[in-house]
Formats: sequence, C-alpha cells, structure tokens
Amino acid sequence: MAGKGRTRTSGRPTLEQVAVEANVSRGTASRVVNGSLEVSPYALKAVRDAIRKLGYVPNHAARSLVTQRSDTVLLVVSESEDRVFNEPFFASIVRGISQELSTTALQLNLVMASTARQHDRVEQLVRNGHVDGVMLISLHGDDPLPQNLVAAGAPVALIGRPVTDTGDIPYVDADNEAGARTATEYLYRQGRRRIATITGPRDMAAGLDRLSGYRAALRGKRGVTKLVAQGDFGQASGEAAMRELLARDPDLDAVFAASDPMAAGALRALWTAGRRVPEDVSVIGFDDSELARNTNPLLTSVSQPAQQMGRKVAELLITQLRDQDAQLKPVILPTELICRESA
Amino acid sequence: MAGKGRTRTSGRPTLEQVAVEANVSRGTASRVVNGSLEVSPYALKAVRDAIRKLGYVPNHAARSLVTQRSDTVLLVVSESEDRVFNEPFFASIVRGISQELSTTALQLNLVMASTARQHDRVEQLVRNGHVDGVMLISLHGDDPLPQNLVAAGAPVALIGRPVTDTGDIPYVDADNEAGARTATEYLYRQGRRRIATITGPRDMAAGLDRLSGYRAALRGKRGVTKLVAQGDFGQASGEAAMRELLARDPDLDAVFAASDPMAAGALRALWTAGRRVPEDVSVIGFDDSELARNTNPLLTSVSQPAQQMGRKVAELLITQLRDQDAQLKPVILPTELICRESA
DNA sequence: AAGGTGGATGGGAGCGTTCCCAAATCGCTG
DNA sequence: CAGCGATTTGGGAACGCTCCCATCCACCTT
Repeated sequence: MAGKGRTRTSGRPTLEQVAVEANVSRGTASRVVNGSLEVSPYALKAVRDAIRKLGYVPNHAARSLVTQRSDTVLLVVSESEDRVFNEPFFASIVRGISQELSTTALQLNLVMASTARQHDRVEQLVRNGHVDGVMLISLHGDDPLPQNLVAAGAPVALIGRPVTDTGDIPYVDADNEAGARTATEYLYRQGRRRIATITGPRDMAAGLDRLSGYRAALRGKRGVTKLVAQGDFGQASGEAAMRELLARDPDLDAVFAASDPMAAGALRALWTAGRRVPEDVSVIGFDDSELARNTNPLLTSVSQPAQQMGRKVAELLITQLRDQDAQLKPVILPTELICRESA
Repeated sequence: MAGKGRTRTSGRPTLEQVAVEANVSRGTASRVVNGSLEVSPYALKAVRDAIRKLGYVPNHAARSLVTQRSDTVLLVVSESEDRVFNEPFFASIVRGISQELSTTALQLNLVMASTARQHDRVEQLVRNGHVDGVMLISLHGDDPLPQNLVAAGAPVALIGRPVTDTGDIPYVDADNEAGARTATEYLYRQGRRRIATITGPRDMAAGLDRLSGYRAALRGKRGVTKLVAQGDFGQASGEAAMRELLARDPDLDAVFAASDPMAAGALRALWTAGRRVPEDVSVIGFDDSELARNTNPLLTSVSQPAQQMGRKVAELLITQLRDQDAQLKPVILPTELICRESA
C-alpha cells in the first residue's frame, strides 16, 4: 500500500509560505483565500500577489480535515435500470451536472451502484463524510437508499420522480405526462381515431406518467378507439406489443410508444405487417434519442431536456448544501415534440 | 461559504478511540488498519473487534494530508468529440472502470473538459494532488493534455489510440483494423465484389485504422472494385456518402461503414434509392451500438468490448499507481462481428 | 546468568488548514 | 490628550492520520 518514494516536502507552496511572502500572518492569508471581508486593502493586495507569484492553491485534504466538509458530491447510478436511461440521456445529464458544478468548488464523484453491497458503500461514503451530498439517477422502484442517505444527514436530489413517496426529497424530472399528452393530441389532430399506446413498465414513474398523459389526451374525445399494450421500454417488447395491437385492431392508425426503442420495435413490426408509416399508421416515440434520428422513417419523438435536468439536479443539491433546511419543490421541466417523419 | 452549524465533535470514531477501546496505542491501531504484519495476533484481534464495535472508518482527508496521496483517480471526458463515443459505449466504459476500481480503495472523479480553460483545471487538479492519476477518453486530435499531465508527474492512461505519438503513455483500444478487416472479408466471402467503405474523420485513429483494415482485407484480391467515401462518423455524412457512392458506382453490392450512425444513414440512402438490403447491397457498421439493434433491417456490426476497455484502462492506471515506472504497452482488445440482417 | 537479538509497541512530530481569541492599531470624540 | 470602540491582525490549537524512533519485553545463546 505504501508508495516508495515519499516526499515530505512536496513542491507545493503552503499558506504559510504565502503569508511570509506577503509579510502577513497565516491567519490573514487564510482570510484572503476564503474571501473574508475583514482584511485591509493593502494586505489583500499583498496576499493576492503572493498567491499569484507562488502559484498557491489550497490543500483540499487539509481544509477538509478541519472543516469536516469534503466539497465533493456524488452521482449514484443504479445501473440495474440503465436500459431506461439511454445514451445521450446519461451523458447529457452528466454534462449538465458538470456545468452547474463548475460554478462552484465542488467536485463530482461517480459510482455505479446496483447491488445492495454497493448501496452500503454509498451510505458509508456519506456517513464518513467523504461526500457532502448525493444525486441519484435511475432509481429502482422502491429503493430505500435515498431515505437512508437523508437519515444519514446528507442532502439528496433525485433525477426522475420516484414511484413511492420519498417525503421531502426533491427531484427533477421531465414533464412526462404533458409530453405524452402533447404527442397523443398531435396524433388526434392529424385525424387519427384509432390511437394505441405501448406503455413502459408499471413500476416506473416515467411509464405510469406517460400512460396517464395518453389517457388524459383522449379523455372525453368521441369516436376514438383506445388501445393499450404493455411494454418494458425495450425494443423487443415494442415489437411484440405492436404485433399484439395489430392483431387486436388491424385498423389502428396511430401508436404512441413510451420510449424510442419501443417505437423502433413498433416500426419494425408495422413494416413486417406491410403497413406504411406514416401513411397507414403514425408513430411517435419518447426521448428523442439518437435512435430517433436513425430509424427509417425518422422517428417523431418527445424530447427531454436532459442537460438542463442535469443542471437542475445539481442546483437542487447545491441549494441544500448552502442551506441545510431549504424546502425544495420538485422541478418539472417541459418536454418538446420533435416532428420528423413517422407522424 | 461557511456552513453554519459547525460541529467540532462529529460523531465519527477516530483511530484514537479505537485504540483506547482496544487497549493499544494509536500506532498499533494504525498498523492494523493498514495491514502491517508487525502486530501480535492478540492486538490484531482486539483492534479488529474495536473497529467493528465502533464502526470505525479511516478519515480520508486526514490520511491524505499526511500521505500526500488522494486515493482518487480522474476520468476526463473531452466532450468535444463525444459524438464518436455513442451511448452504451460511454456508459459501459464507466461501468468497466467502476468495476475495476471497486477492487481497490480508489474513488472515481469525473470531469467533462472540452475547453482549454477546463483543461487547465484538470492540470491543476493533478498538480495540487487532488487526484493521483488520470484516464482520458475521446481525446481530440493532437491534444497536449496527456503529455502535460505526465510532465506534471501523474500516471495517465488513455482510452482510444491517440493520433499523434504520445511516447510512453499507455492506452487501450479496440482492434479497429482487425475489426474492419474481418467485416470486409465477410462481405468478400459472401461473394460481394464491388465493396465500398465510408470512412471516419481523417484525424482520428479509429477512422484511419478502420480504413486501413478495409484496405488490408481487399489487398491483392482480384476482380474487386474498391470505393472510398469520406464521412465524419455522423448519420448525415453516412447518408450523403452513400448517395455519392451510388452515383459513382450504381452497381456496388456492399458497404462497410466505419460507424453505426453512418451505416444507418447509408441504409436510408439505399432505401431511398430503391436498393434492397441485404439482397442488393450488404451493409456492415461499426460499434454494435444500440442503434444496430433498431434499424430496419437490423444492422450487422463490429462490436467493441467497451466494458472490458473500461476495466483495462483502470488496470493500466492502477499498475502505474503501484509502480511509478512500470513500462506498459498498449492494450488492444479484440472486436467481434455481430451478424444480423443487413449483411 | 549475563548479554544479545528482534519483533511488538507507545507516542511525539508533523501534514496544511480553519477557527477563534487576544492583541495591536487606528481614528474619533469629549 | 486621554479614552474608547471598531477594525485588523497574529498565532495557538485542533482536525485525524501516518511515520518514525525509542523503548520494552521475551526468548535465545554462550
């Protein structure tokens, strides 16, 4: 475990050296570094010059030892459900978080945690003060982790509305319901009257919300045939669901799929069944993923503002970090229907 | 910046308390924690019991203050080129890294760094000892960052062969050349004789290597018509390139595209031009991305072992961390041709 | 029985900060 | 010109750990 060549005197300048250079005391130098106001303009300048000259940067470990803060936040990815969080989504979320964090001195730590053992590790990280706050993405159903973390005293922010009630834990999510409603209404306004939907898993908020958006859009509309088939967000399930729908109603003329992969699967099943898209059947997906830009025909899809979601979740966390008992409300971001060729 | 309720006496047990509980000295307790052998079995047990009883966990900050190590490694994503690193790829890399890291006490820090300013920040992170080593993914052409980091004294490992020579910096990459060769040979063995390729950007190793793999496969083969069109890994460029190829040789019967999005673009252009895939024209992509599983027809593609690449790059870094001047060679991992419907 | 040997142990020093209290300095006011 | 409050400063203490050296003790050798 021990490195061999241990250098006690690392080349890095210390606050003490800055103080000497600036002809002030360590205390004053510290005050300048931390932006305290009670420093004379003269000392302020002297210290600043010394810092620049020496290239001083605070030692994180030393600071954290005394402040009991780590200035690090954690992003936990429960990978068990990563199939939901496709491609650009994950990367964009991370990008958004990074962006927001770069306005602060906070560092971003990343862990993948699917197993219970890994969840314990996360809890330890928090209890041991290795991280000041936690963001969680792609939570599994009724995962107790967020609650536990809160109990351990850490600020927590979620990406994606949790299915079970988590009390006061703030989260950000796209407006799944409105997105689904808009998509479905779009189909209706195109004159489609036999509109089916392929849903996501029943134990995920995104799946449920998109289904209720579909229902809301068609509620009270006369002369509309509704059809619901169950999927799991994956392409295979979309293809199967589409076949089933076609069997149940050969004349259906539109499908709203709760995910792009399922929409791609549906596209495939429709093609196999000899249906033309969008002439015979309109198809709309959800996520506006890379996939949507590569199907044939190109997929019309509901876009989620992933990067902004990343920024917001970081913001939620930072706010809590600054004010322990800030009361935060969930942030729901608007979606947008991106019209391409399939509807 | 200051938190309000500063608790000097955090509830967390210290090594001192463990020592008291175990009736030994702080030194002995430390030896046990760090796995030193010079501890009597009796003391060993006592300390271990005390640790368990108190739930002791070493304070990272304190340790790193004295050891001058941070026990943290950094993953830098130069997002400027993230279009190359699609979806499952990035996530799988991270997963692989996490996996490998979980066998050690190392933490994973993540930063997105595209701008020069962000690159400077990364350098600072290293110089200030915030991180012990760095992994870089999706490097831009002749980015000097890796060299600078090495100069700053940090172990570095790369994902993806850098275009310009970086001296002794180890990297992991998929065997792009062999993958392209295999794909092209597969087309040849199917009886195709007018085989085109759509290349990636000329300033990226992956693009160049895949092109030379294509060339190698066809070298010396009689009666084969070769056609090369330039792309940039993106779907639009693939579609355009395919149209161009079709114009240059209406009779071509196979295409190897250096990326899946370009293959998807090609598929689209072929469909528009009334060609059937794979009957008239065979198409093979590269990456075996999510996309390949969702096109119509399903895309035959060369798969990269992304997760294993993640593990390997972490391993390269860890080895260097343990032995400052370990001489490491690049790790080239095999690719695999995944046959689906398009060829 | 004295001396030697080596493994196990105790505890001081120091890592680079922040925090806090006491001291110094300054400028007014009466 | 003494006195006083406000502002600024200095430096000790502490954060929790690892490293290292001195000490101790048990056991062996001659």
